[in-house]
Amino acid sequence: MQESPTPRNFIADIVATDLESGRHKGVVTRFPPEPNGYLHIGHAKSICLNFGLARAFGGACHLRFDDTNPSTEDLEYVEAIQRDVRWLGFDWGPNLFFASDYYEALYEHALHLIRTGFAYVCSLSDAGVKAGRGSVSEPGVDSPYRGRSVEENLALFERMRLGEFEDGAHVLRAKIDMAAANMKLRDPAIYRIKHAPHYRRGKDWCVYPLYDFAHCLSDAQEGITHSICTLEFENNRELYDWLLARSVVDCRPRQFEFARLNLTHTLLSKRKLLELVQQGLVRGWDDPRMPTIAGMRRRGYTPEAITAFCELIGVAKNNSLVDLGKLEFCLREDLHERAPRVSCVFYPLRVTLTPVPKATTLVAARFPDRPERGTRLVPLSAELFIERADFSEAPPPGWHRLAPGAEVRLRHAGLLRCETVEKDADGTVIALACSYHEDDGTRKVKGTIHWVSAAEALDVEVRLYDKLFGADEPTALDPLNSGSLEVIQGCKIEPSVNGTEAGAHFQFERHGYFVSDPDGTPERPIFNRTVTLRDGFAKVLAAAMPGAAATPPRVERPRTRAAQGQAQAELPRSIARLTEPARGIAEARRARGASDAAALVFATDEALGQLFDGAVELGACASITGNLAANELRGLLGAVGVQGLRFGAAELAELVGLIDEGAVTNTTAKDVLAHLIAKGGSPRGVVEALGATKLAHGELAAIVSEVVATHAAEATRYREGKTALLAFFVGQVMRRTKGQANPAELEPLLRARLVHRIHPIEG
RNA sequence: UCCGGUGUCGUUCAAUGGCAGGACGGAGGACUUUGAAUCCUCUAAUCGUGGUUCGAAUCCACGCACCGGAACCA
Repeated sequence: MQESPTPRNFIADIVATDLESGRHKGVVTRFPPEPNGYLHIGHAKSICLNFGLARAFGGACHLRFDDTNPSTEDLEYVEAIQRDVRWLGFDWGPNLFFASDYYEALYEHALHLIRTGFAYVCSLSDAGVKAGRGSVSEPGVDSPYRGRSVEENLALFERMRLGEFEDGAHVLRAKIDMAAANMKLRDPAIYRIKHAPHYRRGKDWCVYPLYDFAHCLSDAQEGITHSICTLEFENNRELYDWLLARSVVDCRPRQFEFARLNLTHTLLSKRKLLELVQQGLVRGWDDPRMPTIAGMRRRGYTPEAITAFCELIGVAKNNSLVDLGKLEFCLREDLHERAPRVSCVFYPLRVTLTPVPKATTLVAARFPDRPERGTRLVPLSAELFIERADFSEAPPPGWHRLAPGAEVRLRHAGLLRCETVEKDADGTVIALACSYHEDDGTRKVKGTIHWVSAAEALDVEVRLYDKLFGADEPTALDPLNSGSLEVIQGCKIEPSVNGTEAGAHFQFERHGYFVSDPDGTPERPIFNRTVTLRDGFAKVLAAAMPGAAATPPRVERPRTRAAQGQAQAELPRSIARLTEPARGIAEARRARGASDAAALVFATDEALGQLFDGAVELGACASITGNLAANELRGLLGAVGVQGLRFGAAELAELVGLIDEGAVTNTTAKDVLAHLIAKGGSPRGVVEALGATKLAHGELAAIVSEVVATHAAEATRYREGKTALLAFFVGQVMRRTKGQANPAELEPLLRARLVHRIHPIEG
């Protein structure tokens, strides 16, 4: 197994930054499944991310069961999930946790929230709560129970726990804001009454915490540093932070979201997969057609293939739909190294050889391109089976296989020519009589076919699997692919596989990768097709014969990034569109000398506008000030906001003055701005401290020469015509001079220096 | 409609103001006792419009498209 490299994705970057800055001493992540179903390939992505991060940064990843809903959870799932995570190659060590072990502590946290006035018992019905929540565009209304006293809430919550009420009679709600734009903050329920036995806690409890409440506190309890979840929880983050801020906890985990996996032709929803199982549409959670880890394992996937896939697809916040072909690529890549080759004929056609081959046993490599990895014995005789599909009486153009009078190579054996074709009364080919020659290496034969010796061949069952859904993006409503399972009895396989235990991988040459299924026995194995080999001939065939589309035409999904954006507003028009007072303000600042774009910004950001006004009144050039404030300053501001600024109009005016008189470059000005925001001070002072006045011409020329000399290869490519590299050189010089080079001087200088070399001194 | 998020080759992920790059796919070729594998070559993208800047995928503005959010599920 290869060493896992440090993952490169935006979350790994955050972790690395947090470690460097000392924000955290170590990383602790967690994989938090709810034990209400089996893990699938989408979970594998999350497992690889969480455990991979811990592994890469020398931290820990906890396995925590988020079991807060007794009515859907089960021990069977707990066991299956542990089995699957372990099989994928990850180890949680001693860090196995259950939210259900935290019920007591969680209850205390709830009491604390009530005592501090941040939670109340609401006695509205389910429907009543819903009605009061409002809608995405309308605020909700306060529950009539929102004003209950702490004492009353405490007493009621205690009685809830004691089991004095029916399910749904009361619910504990966080007291936040019924008008919040984020609906997750409209007094969410955090505890509900549920008279249901829990698979681990039995009848200990009849109130259970809800996800948002239990999750953040469980994270804090375990000292999680980075709580990584999928995009649909983005709106929950505010609630996550709200709850932790009001609870007594030792640490403050932060939540980060990434895009969950979507795979073409694959259903990745635990709920819908459960339906397939319950309706008997598949054989179970581990049906080899299922995208569950258990199903994939039985199908013949390897942990290495799955983790390589997760590495390949990366981690981002982009909603994406990954082509199933990528998974298959990783699978084939791994199996190519792992699966010894054997010969298996699915639909046998009898062939008799004359003369009878002299050799009765051949020695064939298990891995033909890696002979050192061993051999197997293959019997040879005058009676063989070959694949029916490898013979054609009327071969299409480009056919390399057997046909009347044609010659092919028998894999590992000699050459074969079809002499006569034997048919039954219906005209079906039932046998072939062929002449046999040892291979003297003089003849070039295009095709090679696989075969087995008839007498020694084993009869086996082979199960061919295909996609469960034909649709690119299936929903549960889509019909199952009727050809997703094909069972072939009476396949003929070489005897070397006798004694194979379940779970052994093979490549059936020219067919694909197969794995022995637990339904079989060592004496009578059953094989599942894991994945076919890439089939170049199928493409040739499809191209040659238009009607026979081997691959169905790809359905284009509606392009998300489709560029039909028009109706763009020109700036003056945007100003015109503003409300009357705002337009007046914008116009006034435009009149004062701000550009259209800047004026528009100042119309919506009054604080920034006033900063602009102040600087201009102090005599700063209006256009420079406007652009600097609206474009550069605004970008640097971030969460600080104009109010939080450590400098005012005077400093801005001073900086603009420096630009205006040519003392500093624009790049430097931006650096100064960043400096002022972070530390305050005066522009002149910062410029001095940075030593950032514009470079003298002589100095610049020297640096240009140096840069060109140290990048000789790029200079050559530039002279050869890659003129885009001029930007590269400008960049190098700018970097070297920390942005103090005068751009107006730099470019001609650089151009001259670069060309100069091509015509070395003429005289 | 409100809030949050996302837009880069056909797909997926990079580029953290300085040469738009990798992988998968596709096309072509070499090699081949698996029409496999391997090797080589090619293909092809910054959602739109303005602005700032010597320089913009990246910063600013205005738009557009798509995804998520109104469970006593997670």
